[in-house]
Amino acid sequence: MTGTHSFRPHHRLHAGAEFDRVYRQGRRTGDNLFAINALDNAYGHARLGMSVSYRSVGKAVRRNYLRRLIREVFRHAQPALPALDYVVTSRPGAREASEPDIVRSLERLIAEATRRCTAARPTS
RNA sequence: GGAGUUGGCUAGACAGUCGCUCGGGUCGCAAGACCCGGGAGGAAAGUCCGGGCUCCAUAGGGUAGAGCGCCAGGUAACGCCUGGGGGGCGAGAGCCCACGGAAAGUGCAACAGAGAAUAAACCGCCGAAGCGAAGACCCCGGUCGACGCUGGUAAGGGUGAAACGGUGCGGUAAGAGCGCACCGCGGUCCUGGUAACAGGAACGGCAUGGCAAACCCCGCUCGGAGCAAGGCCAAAUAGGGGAACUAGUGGACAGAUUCGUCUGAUCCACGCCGCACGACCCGUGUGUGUUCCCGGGUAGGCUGCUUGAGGUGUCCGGCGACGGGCAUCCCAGAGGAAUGACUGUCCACGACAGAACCCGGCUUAUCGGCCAACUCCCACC
Repeated sequence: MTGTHSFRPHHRLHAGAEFDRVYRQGRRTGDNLFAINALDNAYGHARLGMSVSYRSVGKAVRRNYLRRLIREVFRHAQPALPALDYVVTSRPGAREASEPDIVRSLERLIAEATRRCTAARPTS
């Protein structure tokens, strides 16, 4: 069976066009560590995209570390999430932040983004 | 034991749970599941050199430009490495050096200083020579002559990063390679060394100050771009080429021409037709050949992509860098980008830091730990 906490390629965003779609049409949430854009998708499960830039957080080791942390938080939250595309973008605050702060921030932002998207759905 | 030098190794460990990725296997139509194995670095970094590999260019030669620069080796190659020479630093082990040419030419040297490259008299030293001269002496027209001037002088002081060989003796008015000895320097010869170079001999009285990371000269090397290289497959939309079929009228234009015309979906107007304005008519707007084939090519996908100047062990050659033989191993290959997260235990409480086509170097960053060789000091036998 597929592990409920797995994170396979189909749980990620791959193409540039998918990212653009979320940036343009998605709802945006954020604090000084990260920003999350979220948008409905048609896949029946949540997907994750990450944009962790050199400009915002610095060197490669730090960027890899943040990506892994984001992915872990998403992976653990994933079974409870609706079918949305989430794109997490790093902000300069993440450069120096501690691990507990980062995890707390991400959990809060994912919940917030989910709430906003769900609430915004047309009540047809 | 302490202080130090050089070279090398290492870069938290173990267990469990949840995940990611590649390879192999089993099952499955498939999606996938399970099992086994692999999964960042010594710098993966900076992108500073050198190669491989691709594509483009290329007869040969020259110029420009760039780089390199003691000698000999090593290497695919190098600006790297090894050994050697020379110079400098250190008590020593050792460390450091862009270390070719300054009698080819041009140029530069702040401040200080008299003078900075056809040397130069500020203080000083001299008073031999020439001129002047207070004065002294005496045999009364001679001798001496402080001092001054013309001058001589590179010993000494002082300035400077650097002052036109150094030390000593002789010499001299004082001095000076003016002479001599030793040292340095120069070309010549001899000896050793593959060479850089070293040692020696007689000769030369000293010529050639420094800067070439100033221009420059000499010698050697160098085609350009880079995996977003390059190769393959290939939607949708627009556009290109061709064929068949269909279609009215007039004009323009183009081509052909026997100058009568003929041909043409090249363009324009009208018409026809489709669509929109809720339907129909008018009207308005807008669109327009149809089908098939071919080639280029975008998104996207595949490939290049990891077996290599490869690792380990051992033997042989070499002072060494390194080379050769044999055996053995396969040891990351992602792609909006894997190599992670959590829990527990332990300790010396963990630095710098993340592969992106691949190698060889250099440079820079780095908490520590370990090993070996060597040097100096102290203590003991």
